[in-house]
Amino acid sequence: MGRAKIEIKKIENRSARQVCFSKRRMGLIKKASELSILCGSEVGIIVFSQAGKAFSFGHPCIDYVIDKTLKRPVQINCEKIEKIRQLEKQYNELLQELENETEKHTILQREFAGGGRGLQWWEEDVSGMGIEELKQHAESLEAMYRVVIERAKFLQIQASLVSYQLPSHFLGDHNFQHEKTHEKHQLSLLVAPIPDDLCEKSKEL
Amino acid sequence: MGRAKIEIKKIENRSARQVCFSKRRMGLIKKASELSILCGSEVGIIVFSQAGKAFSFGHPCIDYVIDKTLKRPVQINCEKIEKIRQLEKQYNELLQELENETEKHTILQREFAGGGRGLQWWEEDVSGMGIEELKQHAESLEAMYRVVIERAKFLQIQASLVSYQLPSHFLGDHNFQHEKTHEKHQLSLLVAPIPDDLCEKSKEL
DNA sequence: GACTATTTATAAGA
DNA sequence: TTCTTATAAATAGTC
Repeated sequence: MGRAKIEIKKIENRSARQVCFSKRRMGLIKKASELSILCGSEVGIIVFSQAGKAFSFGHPCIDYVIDKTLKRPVQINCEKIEKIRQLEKQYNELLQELENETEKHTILQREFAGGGRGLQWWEEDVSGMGIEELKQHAESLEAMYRVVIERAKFLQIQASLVSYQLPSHFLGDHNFQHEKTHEKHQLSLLVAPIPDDLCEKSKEL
Repeated sequence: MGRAKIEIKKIENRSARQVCFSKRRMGLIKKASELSILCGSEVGIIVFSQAGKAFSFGHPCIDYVIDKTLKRPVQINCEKIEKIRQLEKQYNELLQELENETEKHTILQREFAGGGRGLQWWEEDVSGMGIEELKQHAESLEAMYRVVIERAKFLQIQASLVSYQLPSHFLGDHNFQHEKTHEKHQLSLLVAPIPDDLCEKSKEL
């Protein structure tokens, strides 16, 4: 929302970051305020600036919300399990998607036709492909990529169920997943590092 | 932001409220996530649905943010005093604005001209005014209205400084002020109830 | 859960 | 900082 679209990554310029912080902090609190009024729900927000200054918003007040959160019965297992179920579902959906992609994939047909072990389709040499073929190939690779990521998340969280030790009374916590709906044909994704939200999951759960 | 502009007040229809809650909760958490990434700041959000279900977001995680908040050195007085100073400043600015309005006000001149006690300008009979005059009158009244509200806030908070007893470790808390920039010529404001944000202040401080 | 017409938030620039 | 403005993003109403 602005003159130009920006990437969601840390703003390196110090003063630009400060300006953005002020504006967005205000925007965030406005949104929270609206949510609490429109829906009659209790909301608490705490923001620390990089300088360590704290800002908060609460409805009916931040004290109340934190108190209520702290006193909340711990339901780690139920909620964690629910989360796992969701991820599992997501994983299966992606798997289905991958299968669809692969089915459409001309390389796959080639492999069937060639007989013997041969190369897996993703090992195929791309130098001989036409533009449409490359596009299809990229699409299939990306679908596989997403499946792998999703599987990694799933395994990570499943493992955390067993070894969970942090005093987390605060459940339902979820870092927002960016790029939920990224374009299908975005080739750059194939060489991207592991997404932030995945890294965060590992610290968080 | 939608097909129609909506007033920020509780949605009475139950299911509409539920839908709005889901959408806006998601939006809020997305915003929080972006803020934390763009500005590298620590952010925590907790939302309770009316059904009592808790949702949260945290960067690096909600536990951390709450912990940090709880451990924060209490600076009630400093921050409260700072808040008062801000309100005082705001009050003085509004007072100045009122004076400007009043100065421009033709009724005032009329009073000076008439001599004796007479009516205060705001007690003036409006039945004889032309449209422009009414507009000016309304504007002045509104300016006065805002000054009064601001003054009330100020007094309320000042009083709370003395009698403050809640275990509030969480300072910097401020409920967002709606209508910060409401239109100057909005006559309906003159008969509006005390704004929500003022009501909330009284519970909060 | 999707779809879009609109409103709202905000990135840049002054 | 604070204002302005072009543009991106959120979302209210709707199916």
